[in-house]
Amino acid sequence: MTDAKPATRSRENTRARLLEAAAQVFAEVGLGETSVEAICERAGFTRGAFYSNFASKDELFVELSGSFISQQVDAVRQRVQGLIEGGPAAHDTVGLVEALDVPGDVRLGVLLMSEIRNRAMRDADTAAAYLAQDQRMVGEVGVLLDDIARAKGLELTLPTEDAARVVLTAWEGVSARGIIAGLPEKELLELRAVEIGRVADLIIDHGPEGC
Amino acid sequence: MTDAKPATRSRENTRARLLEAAAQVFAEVGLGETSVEAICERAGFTRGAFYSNFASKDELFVELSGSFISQQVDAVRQRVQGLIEGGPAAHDTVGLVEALDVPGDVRLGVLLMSEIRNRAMRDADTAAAYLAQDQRMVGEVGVLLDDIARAKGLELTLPTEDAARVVLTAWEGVSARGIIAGLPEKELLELRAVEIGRVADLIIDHGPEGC
DNA sequence: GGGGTTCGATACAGCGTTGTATCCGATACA
DNA sequence: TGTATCGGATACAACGCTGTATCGAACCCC
Repeated sequence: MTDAKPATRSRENTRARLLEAAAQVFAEVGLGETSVEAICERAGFTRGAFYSNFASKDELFVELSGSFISQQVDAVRQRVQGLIEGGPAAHDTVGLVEALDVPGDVRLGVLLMSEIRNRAMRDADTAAAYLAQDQRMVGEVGVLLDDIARAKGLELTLPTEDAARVVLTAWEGVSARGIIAGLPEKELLELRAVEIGRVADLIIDHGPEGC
Repeated sequence: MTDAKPATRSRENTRARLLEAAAQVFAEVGLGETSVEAICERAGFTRGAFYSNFASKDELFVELSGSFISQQVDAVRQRVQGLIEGGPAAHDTVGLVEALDVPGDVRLGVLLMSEIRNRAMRDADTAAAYLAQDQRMVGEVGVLLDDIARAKGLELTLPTEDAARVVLTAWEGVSARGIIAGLPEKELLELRAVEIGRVADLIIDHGPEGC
C-alpha cells in the first residue's frame, strides 16, 4: 500500500504515487501554494508523467479529496460496525474515540481535510461532495452514539444527528488546535481522546449525579 | 470606517485600503491563490503603492491577521462586559449568541479566520499569535458562561475553560458548515444561533427534567 | 525476440508574477 | 509662490510555473 519505489511502470502505480505525493505536499504547504512541479519532484517524476495522468492540479485534487474523504468515512463505518457487533462490552465513550481514530498519519489527515474544507467553502462542486460524505459520517457516528446510549440505558441529550455533529465538530476543532499548538502525534491523540470523552459524556451521560 | 475613495493621499489611508482589499481577496480565493496584483487592483492602486507600504504579501497578511483577530476578541470582550453589567436580565444563552455575533460581513469573517487558522497550522509565528488571542477569547467566553450559570443558579457541566472551548469550537464548526452549504447571511445567523443554543444548554442547563 | 503501443522524459514557448529602480505629481512648509 | 519631500505610478528585468509537442524507452503480445 505504501510502495515508495515501483517495481514496474504502470499507469495505476504512477497515478497512485502522484496522488500520495500530492497529499503530502498539499498538507505541507497548502493547495494554493503547491505547484505541479513540487508534486512531481516529491513523487520522483517529471511533469510529463503528471500531465499524462491528470489534466491539471485541480483535477488531481478533486480525485484525491474524493477518495480521501470517502476512505475516511468507510474506515469509521467499518469500526462502528465492528464495535456494535462486538456487543455492549465495547460500548463506551472509549469506543467512540476508537471509531473515529482512523489509523495513519494524523497530521497529514487533519491538514488535508482542512484543505478540502477550505476549498469546499469556495467551490460548489467540492462543497456538494463534501456535504454528501459529511452526511454519511454523521450517520455513522449517530448510529454509534445511539447504540452506546442504549447499551447504557440512557438517552441522548440531543437529537441523534445534532449529537453526532457536535462530536464531529469537536473532533475536528481539537485536532486543528493540536496541530496549531505543534503537539507531537502521541500527545495529539491523547488530547483528542480526553476532549472527546468529555463531550461524549455531555451528550450521553445525562445526569451522572444521583437524582 | 469604510471610505472607499480617499479625499487626500496619506500613507495611513493607503495602507488601510490595501488591507481591506486584501481581506476581501483572501476571503474570496484564499491566501495562496492571491497575488499582490489582485490586491492592488481591488484597492485601486498599482503595485508601486503596495511595495511602498509592505515588504511582501506575507508581511501584509501577518499585519492583517494580527489586527483582525484581536479586533474580533475585543468586540466579544466589549459585548461580554456589556451583558454582564446589564445584570441577570441579559444572562441567557441568547446573550451568548449575541456576544459572539460580531457585526459585519459574516462570510468574510469566517473565511478570513479560516485562512488564518490554516496558516497557523504550518507557520510557528502565526500559530503563537493565534493561540494567544484564542486564549483571550476563551477567557472572555468563560467569564460569560460562568456568569450565565451563576445567574441561573446552576453550575457548568464542564470546567469553565473546556466549556468555553466547546462553545467556540461549535461556533466555528457551524459557521464553516453554513458557508460550505452556501447559506445566505441571514440563514447562517439563524443556524448559528440555534446550534449554539443547543450546545450552551448542554453545558449550562444540567438536568432540565424534574429530578 | 521483434514490432506496435503506451508511458514518461525532454525541450520549448508563453504567461503571470515578483520586486526594484526610476520618474512624476501632490502635499507641506517657508 | 517657490521649493523640498514624500507617496504612488511606470517601466523593466528576472524568475517560476504551466501546458504542449516531441522524443525515446519500457512494456505487452504474438
